[in-house]
Amino acid sequence: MNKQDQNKPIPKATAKRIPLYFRYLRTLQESGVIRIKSKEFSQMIQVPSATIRRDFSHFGELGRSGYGYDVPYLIEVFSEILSTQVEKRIALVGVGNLGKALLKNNFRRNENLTIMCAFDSDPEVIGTCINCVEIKNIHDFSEVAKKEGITAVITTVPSKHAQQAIDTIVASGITAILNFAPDRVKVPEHVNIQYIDLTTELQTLIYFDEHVSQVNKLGLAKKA
Amino acid sequence: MNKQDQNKPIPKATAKRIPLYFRYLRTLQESGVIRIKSKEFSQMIQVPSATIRRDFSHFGELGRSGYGYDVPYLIEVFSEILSTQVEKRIALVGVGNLGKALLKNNFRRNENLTIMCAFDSDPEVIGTCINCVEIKNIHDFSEVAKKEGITAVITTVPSKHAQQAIDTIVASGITAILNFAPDRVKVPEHVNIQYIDLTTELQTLIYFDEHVSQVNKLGLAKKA
DNA sequence: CATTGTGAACGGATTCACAGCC
DNA sequence: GGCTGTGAATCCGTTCACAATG
Repeated sequence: MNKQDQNKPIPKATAKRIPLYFRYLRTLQESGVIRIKSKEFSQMIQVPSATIRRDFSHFGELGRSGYGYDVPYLIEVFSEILSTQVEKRIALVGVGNLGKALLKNNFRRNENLTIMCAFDSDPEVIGTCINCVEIKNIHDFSEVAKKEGITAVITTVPSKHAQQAIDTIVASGITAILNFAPDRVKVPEHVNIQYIDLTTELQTLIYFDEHVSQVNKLGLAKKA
Repeated sequence: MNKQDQNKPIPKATAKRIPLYFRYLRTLQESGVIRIKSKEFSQMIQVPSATIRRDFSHFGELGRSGYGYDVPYLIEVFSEILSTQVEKRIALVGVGNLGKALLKNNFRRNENLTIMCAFDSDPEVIGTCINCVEIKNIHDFSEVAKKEGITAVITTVPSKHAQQAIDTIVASGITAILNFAPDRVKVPEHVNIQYIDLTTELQTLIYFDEHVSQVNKLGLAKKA
């Protein structure tokens, strides 16, 4: 039905921008905006207009020449791409400071992502509830995850025990993992694992700030 | 002294891997490993050996043919690149669930990153302490940030107030910002802003899992 | 002899620039 | 006229493969 079903695979870089597109399109709709041009959208989300057009083109001819794009229609398309009709049921493994914070937030707005269940190995926290989610024993992961129909897992387990926790998760058949521990873990080829590491992000940011864009800082007034 | 000071700029992609390299080199050193070959290192950090050699080469001829790399020397070099001798003083703006969690963790080990001060606009939390850090009023940001010698700022302010908070931060002369709110904010050209958005990360991960690597899942047994 | 450092080939993503279309 | 969709050019990073080197 859509292009990505038929033939060409969506470029990775494009795929990464889809959630951004989707969120802003919804914001536009809430503001009553009914049509948008790639140039306008570009300013809003700070992605070059050519990139936006190229990205959109992968999903068919979504726009109209001399007019722009129809916002409700785009939302329909991207909603299907992200399959936002289907609730994505998430499990959280590791209920420390960060895990607790994620549980309390339990996802902004209605992106249809929900943390259904949480796990830890610490008897102190097992059995307690946070934001109406009961913390279960990691040993019961597989059973509970199956019952709850879990799609993806977030892990906030400290590096030392991350591999062990992730082995358990992988053994249960889960193939999508978002890992907040910085150390690389071994997973089978078919498992998708994504790392988020605050320390690394900060160090990289500071490195850029000190080295890469030093030039701009000295010659402050450019065309800004 | 080093190559990056003299002439060629370090590729962005390389720069992003530096913190990863550094962390693993330290792990090696702690285990008493004194030399490492690019192939071995590759297996450990899951980055191709050719990429590692290429990356390293940007900082000079760090290795020896037929031998490998000297771990202590590499650490010395990368330590200087990341200037880890100098303590990086961080400010946190927005002390909600996530902000609190970050304050409680206040950075793993001795990467020489420290959250020195935290800010919010909620009178309920202003004046309270978390992990020995007193929460200050955002109105005093500029003054405090200068006094504390802040290098970079982490913001966990909700989207609605993110722009305003970041304007305050930018006005104080800060040029490195790590923003957990997903909406794009306007900043002057010389300011480096990095976004971390959990929802986007998860959606992208699930999208890949469902679409991009579908093929692998069906033909499970490859050469693994 | 084993491994680095690197030219050269490759491939993916971005950007340009414009033909085609509304 | 104004904007999309897209060939073509370009940029950037990765990978290959091997000459140089201790």
